[in-house]
Amino acid sequence: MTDADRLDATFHALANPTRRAILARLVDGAQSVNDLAAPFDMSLPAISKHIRVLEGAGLVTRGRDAQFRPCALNPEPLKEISTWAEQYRPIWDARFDAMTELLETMKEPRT
Amino acid sequence: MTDADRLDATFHALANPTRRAILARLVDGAQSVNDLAAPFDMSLPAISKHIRVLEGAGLVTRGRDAQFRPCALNPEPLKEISTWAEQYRPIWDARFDAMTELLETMKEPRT
DNA sequence: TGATTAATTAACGTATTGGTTTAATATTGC
DNA sequence: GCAATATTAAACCAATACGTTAATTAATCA
Repeated sequence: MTDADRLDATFHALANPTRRAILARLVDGAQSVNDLAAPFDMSLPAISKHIRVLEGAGLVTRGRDAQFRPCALNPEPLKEISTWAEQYRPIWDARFDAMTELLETMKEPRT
Repeated sequence: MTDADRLDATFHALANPTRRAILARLVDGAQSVNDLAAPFDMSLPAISKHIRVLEGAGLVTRGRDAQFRPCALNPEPLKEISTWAEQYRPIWDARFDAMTELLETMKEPRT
């Protein structure tokens, strides 16, 4: 998979509030599919599919523990998209500086 | 629009290589739709739609200059997703530490 | 073996995506 | 007004997304 494909998959996986909520819950540690599904008003197969999408993006890894297929968070792709976004930091910093300057200008008493 | 909706729109907009390429080109400054479309092997309406998606996510703003509708990059949503991803930094840092520790262990001569 | 629990697969419906081509709109400049 | 240029809208199509319910597989345990 190319870098671009990986970004496609990661951004797509994150473009859904249910999937982001699943990731957030995995911060507390690995969980079964049933446990992950509990807070959502959605069928189990729907959650199962969301997990599959997360897994496809490498955001979730899975194990086996008896009947359970515990899901764990893999933060690596998050690191990648953070790095990707940070490429643009010079631009948003520049814009912030411009805004600061504008605000400073506005504060000055009119002559 | 809620924070979640905004993240949905931004992540969705970024989940496409053509749209990410358009953003990258806008780093050099505002450009017309035709100029933006030039490097892509794709019809003009297709590019126009991609721009609309970026605009919907607030990643692109548009002006008017004669017949042209110049597109400019708005980095604000990128800042937001960067902030969102950074929430997970403690986790990937922790994992890095664990990896470092593991590598150190492996370096040690076997007794 | 058979019942129970966990999770996935299959089949389906509807909405959205991402592309096309053709037609329409907006603005400029002669 | 009319031609040229820039852009969008309309209509269409195939593929994917996201949800459902019912059926199936996998593993445990009595």
